[in-house]
Amino acid sequence: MPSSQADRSSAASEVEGLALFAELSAVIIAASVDEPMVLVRPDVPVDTLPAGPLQSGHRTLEAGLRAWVEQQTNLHLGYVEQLYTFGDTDRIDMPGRGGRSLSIAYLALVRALRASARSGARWQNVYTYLPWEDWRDGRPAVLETIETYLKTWVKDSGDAGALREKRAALAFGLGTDSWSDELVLDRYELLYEAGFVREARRDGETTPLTAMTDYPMGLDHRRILATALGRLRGKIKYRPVIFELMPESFTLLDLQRTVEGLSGIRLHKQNFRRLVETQGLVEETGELQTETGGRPARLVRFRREVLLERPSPGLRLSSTKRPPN
Amino acid sequence: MPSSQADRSSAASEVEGLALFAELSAVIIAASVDEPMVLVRPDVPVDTLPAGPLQSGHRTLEAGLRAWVEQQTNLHLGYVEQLYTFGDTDRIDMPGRGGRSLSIAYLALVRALRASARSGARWQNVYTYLPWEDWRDGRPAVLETIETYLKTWVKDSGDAGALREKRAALAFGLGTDSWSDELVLDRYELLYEAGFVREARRDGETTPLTAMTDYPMGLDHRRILATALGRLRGKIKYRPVIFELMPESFTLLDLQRTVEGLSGIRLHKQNFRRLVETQGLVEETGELQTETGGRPARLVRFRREVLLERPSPGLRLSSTKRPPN
DNA sequence: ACCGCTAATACTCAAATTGAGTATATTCGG
DNA sequence: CCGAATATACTCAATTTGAGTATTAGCGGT
Repeated sequence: MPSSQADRSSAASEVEGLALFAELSAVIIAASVDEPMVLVRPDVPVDTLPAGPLQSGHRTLEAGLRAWVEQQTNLHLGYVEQLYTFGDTDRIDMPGRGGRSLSIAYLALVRALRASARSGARWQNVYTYLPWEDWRDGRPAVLETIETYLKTWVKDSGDAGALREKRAALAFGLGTDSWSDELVLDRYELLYEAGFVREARRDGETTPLTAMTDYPMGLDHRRILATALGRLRGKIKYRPVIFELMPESFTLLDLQRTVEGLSGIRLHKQNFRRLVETQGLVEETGELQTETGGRPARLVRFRREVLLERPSPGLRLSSTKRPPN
Repeated sequence: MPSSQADRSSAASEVEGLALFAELSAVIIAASVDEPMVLVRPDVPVDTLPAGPLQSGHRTLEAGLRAWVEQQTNLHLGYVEQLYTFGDTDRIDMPGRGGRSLSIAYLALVRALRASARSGARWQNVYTYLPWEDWRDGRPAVLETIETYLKTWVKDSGDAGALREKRAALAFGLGTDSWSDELVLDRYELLYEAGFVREARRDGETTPLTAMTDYPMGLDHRRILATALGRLRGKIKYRPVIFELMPESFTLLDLQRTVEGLSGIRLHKQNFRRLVETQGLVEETGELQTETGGRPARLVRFRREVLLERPSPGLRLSSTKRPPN
């Protein structure tokens, strides 16, 4: 389609000299029964996500990502989905490097925690980096600090104050007793804007979080992680992606704990099972898991057929206030 | 964070010579009351989406996109969201051009249909390019052809046949009488794989669609459009994005028709209003619209405050079988 | 002034889904 | 054989849906 390229080519030539650099980065999530884990490469002074530059040999972006991850961590990825492409000059570009960087981020889900020694990648609890997101044992303590901090931020902002206040109230459920598990990115963005997270500071200035054993991440990586967690929390509600994290067979409680870990909230046990069963998401293996401490649990497996039956068989979560499970 | 860059830099240098070219492209949607429209540039022999290369002057990707669109179409964008980054070598790269192309696609929603003459962009009905997606007047006729075509494709595929059959059945609701409005991309991908759409053919080979006044789009643009439509159809169900397309004041039926246009299905009128009202999405302006043909309709406006009240006030659509609205 | 057309708006009702429990069944370790 | 601990089953009221029917208000004629 040559003629359609006419004006584009000329426009392109204006920037033909622009050195463009595209990085493929991966948020790789796995789940021990109780904690969601992310694979990181411990660099000094910060942790970074597995990543590598797009190369001409990569037929597709996803293939390129898989290749890098396999090379860096010796891990073969199953489920992969594109997350977002980051490209703000002030947050992505490395100082000293000419040209322009793009970061194409992917979310990957894997079953086991076979972290590989090659390059020393290791699994870290997701909530290490986003400690305010875990409400399974009640309101996280950091939120006290955050709330105080945000209040100052709202006060110090004159006219914009009213809007900031509402945004903060909505994202963090201030005032109300409600918490939206999916607003991960909104919360991160607020904390970034407010200068609460370390990467929002140009200088080495400390922030309240620094004092609280903050685990910083390189470049935009905490933002990418927040994007991934928010997306995943949303997706488990209408697609059976959670099973990408489960072993071949598991108990319904294992499943519930995994979902709770990712969502950061507790669920109503009886209703959770009802949901899983009526949706036909699992089938019995016939075996029992006896190390439960009580009555043995049936082992089940994911019914892959549902993928070809209904279009959106997810797990609409019904949360519970008290945890009397 | 210099040390964290160590191995990355070396990897990068392997491809420092790779000429990377990033294009920002926009699916700009507007809505006349009855039809969803997309802004295209009529190139010969195909239509293309507004697009331009990422330049060093662009502080953010979104800013770059806005700049290109303003320059090419004289249109100022309001709501903009990133859609997807395409980069498969065989679908994106332009023959004859060395190096590698990325296409970072955005979805934009605008209120009016002020197409601009600059560069001759014009509004086209979205269903011109995806005619099988519009079920408002019953099952679209093209689906007969598609069904026949897909059956042959399934037959000609040996072992993979069973899977293909199920995929097709799920995406197009074959066998059942159900239709999932959000599976736009799945359907497009199937038609692409099956060689039904023109752009799937390397040579000038015709396809059944060619014969049926197909309006082809350049490069990957029909795929991008499908991505956009699917995303939008999903999003109106849990975010009040539809109001980005509505004028300042409108009637509830206007709103319903607009939603129907985008979703491609008919809705139950009474329940639609109930939903809009109980969600508190609109407020009365006090005025009436008298050119209705019957009882005058109240004019309402979007209650922007909801954005700061509830986290996901969308329009869960309840479809209807017959259109006795 | 009133009729009938048309569409807006109001109200109804059964079915399905949800939220929150209580009740019963099975193991295990003494 | 008891009690602790869990799994699994069943219940029930409150909402939320899906699908209608009923009523209201202008308009264009006569």
